[in-house]
Amino acid sequence: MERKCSNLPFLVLMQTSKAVHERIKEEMTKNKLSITEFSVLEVLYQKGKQTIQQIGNCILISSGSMTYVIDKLEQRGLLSRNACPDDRRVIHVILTDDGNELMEEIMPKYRELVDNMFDSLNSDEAEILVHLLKKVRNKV
Amino acid sequence: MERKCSNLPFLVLMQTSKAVHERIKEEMTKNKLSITEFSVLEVLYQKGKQTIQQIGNCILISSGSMTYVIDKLEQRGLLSRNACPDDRRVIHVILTDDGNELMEEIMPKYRELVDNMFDSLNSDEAEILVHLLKKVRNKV
DNA sequence: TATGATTATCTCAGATTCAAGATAATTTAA
DNA sequence: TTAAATTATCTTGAATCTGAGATAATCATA
Repeated sequence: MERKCSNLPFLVLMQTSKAVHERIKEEMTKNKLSITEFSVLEVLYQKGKQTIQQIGNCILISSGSMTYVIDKLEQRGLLSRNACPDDRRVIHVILTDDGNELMEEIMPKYRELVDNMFDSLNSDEAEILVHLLKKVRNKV
Repeated sequence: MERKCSNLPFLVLMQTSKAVHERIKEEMTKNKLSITEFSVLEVLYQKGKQTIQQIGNCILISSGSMTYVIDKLEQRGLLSRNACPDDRRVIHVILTDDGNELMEEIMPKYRELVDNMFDSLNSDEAEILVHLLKKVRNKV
């Protein structure tokens, strides 16, 4: 009765993504940021002004958590809330100069870290991996 | 200046694993279990009696969290703590009959769910996926 | 226009996590 | 034998997350 693992691709997928996640978490700890905080800053850095909800949709966390994390980052002066003149329910969020400066410093290191983790794959392999993962993702 | 995504394999890996994780979480909610709780029960179901630390090593959570989750499951009568006669620092944990019964019910559905999520891959593709993911995992 | 539905954000309580430290038992080695 | 190191578990406190519900604004439509 073989039962070491019922589904190897599943196991390895979860192990790998967890390892990658941990590695990034560790790196971000150096910048005194949680992954959630970094994700918010990254969205703002790459897309510019966003509403709270837009950010939440990008990084898939609840509205309660969004308020919390935006509060934290605002307290640290890395971003600012700005009322939207067209729709008073909406709050726009943008990076402050400090926030932008921090991201200018962090992003190259972050990109390098990510690239390093995947550079054991040549471009064909990377393409195949993406293809296979998308097949799985689309089925889930 | 293309910056939609600096590293596609990374992005798709994280999206896919997150989707899989969410799907399982959703399924386990039906059984009133968190993924952590399920993971503990799964280890016990598959391996039988384990120490708290052995379980923690399997599912990679801290000792503080282990105490918490074992407490919860013990309160619900799904597992029991048993002092180890040889080493009084150690506590063995085993499923109760109720816990075992629950797992007998859950596991087939769980295995089916996981298999379904991956059945868009044929066996060659599954093998390639595992190979490529392992390459990444080993580099991280 | 009035009203009911929807939307965006916030608040709050409860759950879960981790890290650090406490406790207690065991092992090691002088 | 005994002191020091190690190991296993638990306790505590801080941080973070979610979900439910509150608030307030806007939209849709009769």
